[in-house]
Amino acid sequence: MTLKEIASMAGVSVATVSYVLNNTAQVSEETRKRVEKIIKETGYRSNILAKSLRKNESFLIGVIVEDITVWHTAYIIDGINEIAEARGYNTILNNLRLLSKIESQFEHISNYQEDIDKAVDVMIGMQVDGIIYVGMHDRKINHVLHDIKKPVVYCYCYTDGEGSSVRYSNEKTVYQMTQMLINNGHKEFGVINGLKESEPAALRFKGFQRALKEAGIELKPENVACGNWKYREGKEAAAKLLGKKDFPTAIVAMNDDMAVGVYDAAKELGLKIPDDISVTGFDNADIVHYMTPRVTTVERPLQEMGYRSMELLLESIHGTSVGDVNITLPCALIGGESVKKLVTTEEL
Amino acid sequence: MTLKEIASMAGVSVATVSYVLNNTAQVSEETRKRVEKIIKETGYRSNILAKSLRKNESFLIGVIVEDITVWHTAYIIDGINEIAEARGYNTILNNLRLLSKIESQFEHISNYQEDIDKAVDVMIGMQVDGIIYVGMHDRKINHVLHDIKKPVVYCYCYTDGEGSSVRYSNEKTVYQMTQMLINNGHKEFGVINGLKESEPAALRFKGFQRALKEAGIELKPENVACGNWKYREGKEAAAKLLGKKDFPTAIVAMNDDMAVGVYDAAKELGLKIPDDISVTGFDNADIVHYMTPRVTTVERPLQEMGYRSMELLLESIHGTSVGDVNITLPCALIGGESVKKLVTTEEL
DNA sequence: AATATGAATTTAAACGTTTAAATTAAAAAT
DNA sequence: ATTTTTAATTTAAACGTTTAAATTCATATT
Repeated sequence: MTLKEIASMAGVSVATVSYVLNNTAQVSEETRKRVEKIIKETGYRSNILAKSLRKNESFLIGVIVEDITVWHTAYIIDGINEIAEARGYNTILNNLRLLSKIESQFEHISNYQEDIDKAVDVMIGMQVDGIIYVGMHDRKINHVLHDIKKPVVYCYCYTDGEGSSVRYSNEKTVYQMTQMLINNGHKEFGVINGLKESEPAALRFKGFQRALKEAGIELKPENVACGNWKYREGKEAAAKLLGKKDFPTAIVAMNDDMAVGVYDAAKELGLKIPDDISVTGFDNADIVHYMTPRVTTVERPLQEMGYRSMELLLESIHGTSVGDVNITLPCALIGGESVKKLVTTEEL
Repeated sequence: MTLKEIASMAGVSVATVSYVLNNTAQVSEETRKRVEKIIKETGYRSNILAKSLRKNESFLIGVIVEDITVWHTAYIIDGINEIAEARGYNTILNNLRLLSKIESQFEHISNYQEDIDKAVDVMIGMQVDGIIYVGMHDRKINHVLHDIKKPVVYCYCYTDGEGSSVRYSNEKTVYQMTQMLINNGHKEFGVINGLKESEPAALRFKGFQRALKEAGIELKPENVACGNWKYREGKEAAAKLLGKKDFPTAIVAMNDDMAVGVYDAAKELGLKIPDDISVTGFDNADIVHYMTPRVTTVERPLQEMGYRSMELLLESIHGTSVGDVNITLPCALIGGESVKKLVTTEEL
């Protein structure tokens, strides 16, 4: 069913039908009714491809994700899609499958950039109006999408290159979390950081240090550990920290997975949370539901990051934005029962 | 950069360039070289929209998912995308966001069908060559996608309507799991089933019963419980089952979430797994990594389901399939340490 | 009565491809 | 030398829209 057929059925020209469809010119009440009736009856659906070709606007957004099976990715996509749908855009998704590639090739992702280029190629071929790149942020990535003349927004990941970006705050969030612990009277801290090379690990640690410094609290070097974000290393690190005679009163784990490790290490040492040791996490991962007592953690604004990325991109597409914008969204502290109130130093 | 421009740069007609590009007619070695050089130099990319319009084939596949934030969905999408990419197809994704709607509207998903229709509308408008519908299978859904004249494959979910489908085996898998328990000498069973109204719960229970029946084992009605797939109800049910004097030797939980509930209930009663009570789960969810001892569970062939769905759809699109096909894939039993060997009845 | 106005509609070109059919040029067969 | 065959290339229509410009026709203005 095409415009032409509708037109001939209604006894008008294709132009008139198009005008009715898009409400883009004056059409007499009578013909409008007639055409609309036929459109409804036939269940006619406009060919978006033809429309896009003619209008040189595809209403298509390309979304490249580094790995869709990393759980937070789905929430970001969710956010992106919600805005896209509301604004009449469609998304085409390309999953780089980075994680399975890293696993199978032993950290040797040779064709990584090649894959991105290929994805971009296809998307440009599809005439996308813009691209959102959802990366994992354990590495610094520079200029992953180069010389495409379309608007680009980087979401979640870090980039030094041109293009707007949407991230969440690592430094400030851990700063606040640490402040909260300090306000609860904690003075002796242990920390289990994420991967050394990782940017967010560095930032989170920075926030942690800033809070301590401001409060004049000293951090013993032997109370600083580094994990690989995973349960096992978190547990091992915690076992060391808690195995000493005068272990800290609070352990800041830089993600929930390692926080579970702290829980288990504490349990094995016969320590009760939060009475003997306070613990905080980061991510508000699924595992939190199973932890008793519920861990105090951080929720990242994942869906919101999707919203903002898409909105930013649309602004860029419609030319209403002024250059590249870099947004850093705040996280929410999720209170649990894993932190003991030692003294109240809060005023008011 | 268009065909026309390339053509004029190479001093040939657009047709020739098209022939070079698609290798679809004889072109002299000389002109081919010349054209190819210019294509490479200019970085020309064919406009897929125009191509699709002309060829009446979009190389686009519509993927409708009921909720992308349900973790297994990502793995299915992953599988779908992998095949799509390999075969030169693109996917456009529509996320119905069913879960958040159910949560916010109190089980009253009024515009559910409407949303599907809208998604289908857009996809047909985009001239997709076919549609894959990835549903959750807690309900029976009939004819969700009606009178579209395109190939459709239902993935994961149940449907009575036309269209091919790809699922995994619930009945047989639990049957095998139960057999394994029986082979390990278990005779007294408890079971924590999923939601009563749910199709997979019914099927899993059926498999469970079949194994017992074949082995001549009787199931006490008081040892049958129903949860809502969630931790809390699993734990409550387990507490009841294990609180009795002569509780079973094995509890079959119909998913991992509830199995964790069993673990915690057992722990609170001072029962050791697997010494005092054997437990099995289903899903091989993330939580399994944190369970000690590791639970014996089931891995669904999620990615494989994505592969098969896409392959089936492509066969349908290319007319090489014969009518609707319904595929049920087997699951893998993931051995853990949560099952005690009471007696060995296995022969050989 | 002639002209101007304006609303409703149509015409036709354009978007970037593909491809059947036509044309041209060269080589082969008579 | 003419005709036939074959290879290489071009022409032009088609896909389904949008939209500027042109046309038609009724009504209002002079």
